Amino acid sequence: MADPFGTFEQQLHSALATVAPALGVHGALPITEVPPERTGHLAVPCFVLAKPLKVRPEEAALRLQAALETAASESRIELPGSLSTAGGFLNLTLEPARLAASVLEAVQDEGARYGHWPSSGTTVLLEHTSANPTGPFHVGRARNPILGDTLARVLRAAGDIVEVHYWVNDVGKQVVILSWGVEHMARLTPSAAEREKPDHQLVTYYQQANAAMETDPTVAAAVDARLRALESGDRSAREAVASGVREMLVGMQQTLRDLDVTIDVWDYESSLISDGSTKAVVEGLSSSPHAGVEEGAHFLDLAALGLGGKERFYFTRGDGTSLYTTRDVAYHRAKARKADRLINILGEDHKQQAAELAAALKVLDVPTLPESVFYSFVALPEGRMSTRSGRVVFIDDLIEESVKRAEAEVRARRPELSPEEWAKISRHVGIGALRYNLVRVKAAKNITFSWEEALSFDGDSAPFLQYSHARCAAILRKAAGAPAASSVQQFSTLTDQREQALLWTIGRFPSLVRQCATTLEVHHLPSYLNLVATECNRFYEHCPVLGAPQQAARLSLVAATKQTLGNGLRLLGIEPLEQM
RNA sequence: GGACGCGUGGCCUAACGGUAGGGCUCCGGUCUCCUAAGCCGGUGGUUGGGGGUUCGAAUCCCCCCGCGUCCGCCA
Repeated sequence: MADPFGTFEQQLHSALATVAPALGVHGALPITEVPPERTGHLAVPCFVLAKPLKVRPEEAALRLQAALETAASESRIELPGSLSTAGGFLNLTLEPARLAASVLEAVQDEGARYGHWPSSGTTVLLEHTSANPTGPFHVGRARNPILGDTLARVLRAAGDIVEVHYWVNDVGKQVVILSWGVEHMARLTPSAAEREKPDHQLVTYYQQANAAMETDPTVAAAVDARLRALESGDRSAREAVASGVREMLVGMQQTLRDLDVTIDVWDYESSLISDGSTKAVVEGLSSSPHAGVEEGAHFLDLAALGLGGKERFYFTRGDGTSLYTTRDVAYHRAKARKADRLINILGEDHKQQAAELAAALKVLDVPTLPESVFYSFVALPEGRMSTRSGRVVFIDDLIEESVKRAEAEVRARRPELSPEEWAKISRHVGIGALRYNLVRVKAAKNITFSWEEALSFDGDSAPFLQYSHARCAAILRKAAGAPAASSVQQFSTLTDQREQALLWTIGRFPSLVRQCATTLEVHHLPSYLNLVATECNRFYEHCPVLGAPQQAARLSLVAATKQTLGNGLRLLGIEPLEQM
């Protein structure tokens, strides 16, 4: 496992630890990267040193520098570069050849594994998306599958053993309405849907059934009757509902495939009723000292459990039947038995519910509580998306439009390519652009949808990264197997500021991956890769490779850059392209 | 009304408590040379407002304002 950044950081850490006692410093000094200006690679703030030493921060930095340099000259520590001070900071600038060798050897050794950590042994059950099977995915909640799928990839890279689950809501009123609509409306009118996909076909029946229910009491009665039949275990009701859900999921799964989102396991809510686990939850919660009953309905006293806001968490109706929340508790209790860690990707509308769920799980002494990643909705300028009001943008439409625009670009730029190549490139560019745009912003941030932004192909975008990757590929193709650098002496020719900047950035990839996994924040990844691509383009512009005296070393750098961009893009679920 | 989250140049956005970086737009350069979806330069900021903690606050605490979400024996 190679981690150039971590290795250099460790060296500096241990050097500081060796020298600290002589300076009268107790705890370890913090180390921070220095992004702006070219003051160095690693910085040590010396402000905390100033007080005990009774000197100004600048002076403290100078003393620390002197102590380190003395120790280095006496071979008590090893410094991988040179020291300088600026303000109250002590800066370490890595020795260029050392940086180049460390980074390039790491990438050469690990290839497609660069940035991936050894197994942690931790099993993670990651649940995401879990949208109700009542209609096509719309953009409002589109961050869910993208965040979830990206996080799954990142956690795996960080060494976790991840299983991705989707919880299908196949009980309750909504799916009953769907099944009723499919049976009764489909016969009457042809679907108004523009797409052949089953989810688009079926949602029209669902909408018609909803409308019919409002105007026709007999429809509402029929739906209620079926709901009761379903809950009492009636076989034909169950089959009718299951068939509607099945067909709807066929269409929804196609969209996930289009986005390159992978679900490992499909869990069905109905199974939690049939296997008795929901009933067990009711019994378990009822016996809690915090449980109460009112008119037959059971609840937990949330205030007594230390939760503000809502007073009661109901887990049965007055007639004793279970609620969605009850099944949610049963589901998480079951999941907790299957993994060391549970992670859920949830819309911000689930925040309160997640807290109540956790409280209920604690009452049941479930040892593993779910960790939640909340995201804000993608709204339209005129407000929140809603399928019923027709104020929606479907993900399928967004994909189609994005790929279409990408194809227009590719055809214009690369008229010599074949139609097959056009199709392949535009598909990966179009879908990549969408995925990128949905993960580049911190999950908690509100997003207002705009076609212009969603379909941006330049600047901070997937095509920008893919383009840099393709440029690297072009150079390597033309080099046609010319030897790459392998000796430190060759690496030492990479002294240009763009080369050094690129090397340093590439060397931070493994630690960046781990940071994303630790914080469960994937937006750092696009931000980082954008920096790699930017520095790659600067290098490309100012440092000719083919035919240059330092060709071998530069080829190594190009290969390492391509590898890092490619590995990073794959973590984002975006296809790295050899040409575009 | 209460709870949780968000508020960074015209627009979008990043930043373990450590010198506010990017992108889009706009203006000016740049393809006989490895792909110009690029590169180089420029305009534009008292990080919603006010207090506090700290050597140091976009970041932590308090108050206010604006936006989002939730507050069902629905899912």
